[in-house]
Amino acid sequence: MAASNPRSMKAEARWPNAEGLCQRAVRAPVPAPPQGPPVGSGVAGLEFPLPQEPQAANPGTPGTWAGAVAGRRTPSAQIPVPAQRAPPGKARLDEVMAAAALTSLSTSPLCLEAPATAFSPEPSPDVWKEGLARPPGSYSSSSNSGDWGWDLASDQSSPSTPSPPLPPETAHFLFGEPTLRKRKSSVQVMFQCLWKNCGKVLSTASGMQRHIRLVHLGRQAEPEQSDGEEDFYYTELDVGVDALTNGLSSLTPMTPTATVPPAFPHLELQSCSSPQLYPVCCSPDLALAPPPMLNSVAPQQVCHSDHAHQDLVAPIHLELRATEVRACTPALPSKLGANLRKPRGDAKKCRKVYGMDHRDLWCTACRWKKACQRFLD
DNA sequence: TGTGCCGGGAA
DNA sequence: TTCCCGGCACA
Repeated sequence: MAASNPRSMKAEARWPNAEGLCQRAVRAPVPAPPQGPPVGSGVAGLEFPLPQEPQAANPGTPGTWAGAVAGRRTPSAQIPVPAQRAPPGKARLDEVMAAAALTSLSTSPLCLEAPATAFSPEPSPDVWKEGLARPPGSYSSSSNSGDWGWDLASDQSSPSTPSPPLPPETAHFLFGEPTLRKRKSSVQVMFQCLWKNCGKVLSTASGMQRHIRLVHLGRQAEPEQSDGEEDFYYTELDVGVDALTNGLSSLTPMTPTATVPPAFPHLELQSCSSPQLYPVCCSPDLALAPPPMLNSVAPQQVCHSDHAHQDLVAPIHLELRATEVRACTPALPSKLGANLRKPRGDAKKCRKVYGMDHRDLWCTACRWKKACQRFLD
C-alpha cells in the first residue's frame, strides 16, 4: 500500500512530461498569443491578392474570414474563404503560385524581427521605414509604423487595381541578405502579373514591367520614364522544388500524403520560436488538393523553406483553425515515450505459447515481464 | 481485455 | 544481480 503509492506517483509523473512534449509539439505552430497585434493586423501587409479569383468581384460576404479581419480588405483582394468558394483548378493553381509568391516575401518576418543592426551598421528604424515609403497609390504605411499593410481603403476605391504585395525588390533592398541567400538556391525566379484576370507570368522583371505598362497601364513609356509603379503590380515567384523542399527534403511535391514520418528528422521540436510543424501539415499536396477543412488555408500553407515567413503568415489561419492544424499532423507520435518503445512483435511469446498455467516454462524474461528472449521477433 | 514489456523497486 | 510487479501501449 504505502509502497505502491510512490511508484504510481512516479509512473504518473513520467507521462505528464511526455505529454508535455507532445503538447508542445502540437502547439508549436500555434502562434503567439492574441495579446499581440490583432489578428491580421500584423499580417495584413502580406495578404495576397489573387488576381484571377473568379468570384473575387463579389462584395463582401458576411461572416467570412475577411470579415473577421475587420473588413480591412476589399473583398476582391482578400484570400477567399473556401466554404463558399468553388475551387477551379486554375484558380487553385493561382493560389499555389500566390503562395509561392509569398515565399519571396519570406524574409520579412524574420527581418522585421531581426534588429536592423543585423544588416546595417547604423541601425535606424527610420531608415528602412523610408525605404518603405512608397509613392502614393501604392501601399501605405498609414496603418502603423512599420506595418506592412497597404492602404486597404485605396484598394477598395479602385477595384480594378491589383493589390500590390511587398515588392521583392524592396525586400532585397530592405532586408538584403536573407533574400539574397535564398536566391543562391537553384530556384527559377518568375514574375507574375498581379492585375486582376491577368496573372501573366514572365521570366524577366523588365518583361513584366513592359507587360504591365503596355497592357494594364496603357503606357508606351520608355522604361526610364517609369515611375516604378509597375513594380507594384507584379510579384516575384520562386519556381522550383528546392524552394519548397529546402529544409523539408522529405516533403517533396511527390509526397502523396501529409503523413510523412521521414520528415520528422528534419523537424526541430526544440525550436519553439519557429513553428516547425507547419510543414508537416502543409504538404504541397494539401495546397493542391486540400481536405475540406483546409481549403481556405491551403494556399498559404504551401510548404517552403522559410519558417520565419510561416511565423507571420500562418498565425492568422492557425488562430482560426488550430484544430485543423492539429488534425493534419497525423504522423506526430502521440507520446514521445511511445516512439521510443520497441514495436511489439508478431511472434507468440512464452505467455501465449505455454499459457499462464505453465509459467515455469516461460523464459526468464517473460517471467519477469521483460522482453521475451525465447521467441524473438 | 489480453498481451508485451518498460521502468523501477525490493531482496 | 536477480526477482518481481505496476502500469502503459497496443492489438
